Amino acid sequence: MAHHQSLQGTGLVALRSPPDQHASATDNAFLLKLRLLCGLDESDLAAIDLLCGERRQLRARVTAVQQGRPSDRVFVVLDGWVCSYRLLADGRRQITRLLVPGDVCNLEALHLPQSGSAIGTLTPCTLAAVSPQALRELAAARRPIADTLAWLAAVDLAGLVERNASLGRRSAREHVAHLLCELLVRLTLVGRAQGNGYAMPLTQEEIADLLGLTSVHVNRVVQALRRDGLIEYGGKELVITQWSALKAAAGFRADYLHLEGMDGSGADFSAAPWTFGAEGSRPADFATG
Amino acid sequence: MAHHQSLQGTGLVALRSPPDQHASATDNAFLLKLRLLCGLDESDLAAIDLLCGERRQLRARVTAVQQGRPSDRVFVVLDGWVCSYRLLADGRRQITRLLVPGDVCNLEALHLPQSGSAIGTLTPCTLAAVSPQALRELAAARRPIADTLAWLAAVDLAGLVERNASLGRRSAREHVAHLLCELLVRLTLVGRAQGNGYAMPLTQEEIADLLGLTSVHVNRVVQALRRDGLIEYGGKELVITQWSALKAAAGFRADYLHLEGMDGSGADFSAAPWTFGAEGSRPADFATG
DNA sequence: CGTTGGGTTGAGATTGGTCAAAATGGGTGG
DNA sequence: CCACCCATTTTGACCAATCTCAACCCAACG
Repeated sequence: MAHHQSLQGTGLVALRSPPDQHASATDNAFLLKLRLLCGLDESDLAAIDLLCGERRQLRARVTAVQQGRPSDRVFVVLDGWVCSYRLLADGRRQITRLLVPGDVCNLEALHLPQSGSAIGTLTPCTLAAVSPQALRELAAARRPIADTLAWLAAVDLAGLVERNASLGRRSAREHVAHLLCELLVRLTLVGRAQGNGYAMPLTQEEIADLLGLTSVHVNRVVQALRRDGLIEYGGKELVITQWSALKAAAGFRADYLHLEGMDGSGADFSAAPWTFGAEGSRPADFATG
Repeated sequence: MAHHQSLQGTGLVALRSPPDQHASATDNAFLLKLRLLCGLDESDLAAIDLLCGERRQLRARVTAVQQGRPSDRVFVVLDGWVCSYRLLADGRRQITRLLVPGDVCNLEALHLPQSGSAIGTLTPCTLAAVSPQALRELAAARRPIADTLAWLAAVDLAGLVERNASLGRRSAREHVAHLLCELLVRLTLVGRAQGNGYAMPLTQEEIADLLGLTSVHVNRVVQALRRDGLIEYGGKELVITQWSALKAAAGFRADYLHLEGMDGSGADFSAAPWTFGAEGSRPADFATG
């Protein structure tokens, strides 16, 4: 695993772009996601867009927020991949969330004086740095926005719960497959996937730190998935060649991602690959024995 | 691990107790915790107390909420131990949170139509069943309460993050030790510990499902901790005989529990065992290489 | 008492980790 | 275009942590 010697955030460039382009979905993956999943009206979206004016352009592999630091900004990923992670005293690293465009990195900064985890970039990326103060005030003023933030937090939590289950109870193969499934769904939502494939910029070491494994073992598992014809993966490009088989290998169900949205209306995924196949194979979760 | 065949909640008894005793700290561990950690005034506490009127008395090992069910109640633990867990299709179980008196089981029910995890009792216990609707309205009416709920959710999330790190990157021994440390701190907060010991009602199988291990392995690890003189543990009673050694074995730091409270004032733990010892041994988290 | 749910123990199998080297592959400076 | 460099991936041999299966024990309880 990465015995991480936190790179300093020397690659930081702050700039302020005039938020003239009001709430355009294409330029801000976060707004895109909110539009798809939350029932916010245009004025709410515009108000949020306004708060996203402060942008930070970061190089790959720099830390944006250090573990234990007072968190004075809420970061939203507009482009690139980011992660939040926890470091143990001896350098062992656990990546706790993988954040792709449209995701909020540290919503908890809104209510906690300091973050227990660090935030680091995985690729070059641009983040919106939102003032917690301003966001709290906006939420206090507009109920739909408060609800949206609470919903985002709840979905974040659901993801954490799912990863807990994976870390505790899924085999390495299941876990890797699960990650790949999840990413396809999430990236598709924000238009970062093409069909059954997507750009996969993570190194195997990063995957290992995310899944609680070793990069060597990740490598072997990936090769097995390749050999079994479930995926094609090389040169930072991933294609899921057998979606339903991969899904089965992972025990993947998209429920915990809450794509149905806040109001249950949700985005239209009628043509999405993960809606295909034997969804009737409901897990025997609720067996009454 | 427990290949769990969800027990049906046949042991359910609903009763309504008149909330005449206004906001008394001793009768409601939840209020006690709020009083210690959040800056709520008496009227806010009383309002919350009012919502906790609906009580449920449950036997040990029954499921209070089933996985995937619409969550129409927020449950607060007033007495006994509870857990939320996720079941995989083949019955593997991961306990995702351990809930002791004062804890909220499923705050996310406030904002998510259905819970991805189940809730089950570990001991006989009494829960308050709060109407999400009513709680949302109360929060909308009183800002301090909204802040408190958001804070509780954030702390819950921080705990999940810490468990993620443990599941992914701590050894079985570290993880077990970490659990025992955490429990001492949390139980002390709500007056359920005596000195360095507490009643520990979990079976080793439950501990295993919580830590992502096997009951057999938990057994061996516990024995090793016993042999090394770090703990005394038998007959459902646990005493931590060497707090600082156990803490060291776990790599435990109480930060993520956020005992300093919402406003940073916090409960008074000046005499608490976990504040002793070389806290100067700050982990080299932020090494700059 | 007999049953039952935990706790303990042992032997052996597996998964995943460690260490170290070799292969690959995309940059970069010349 | 080439030589080289670095990060990353891949491989192999071996090891360690943890799991599996199967007893066995024991205290609680009906």
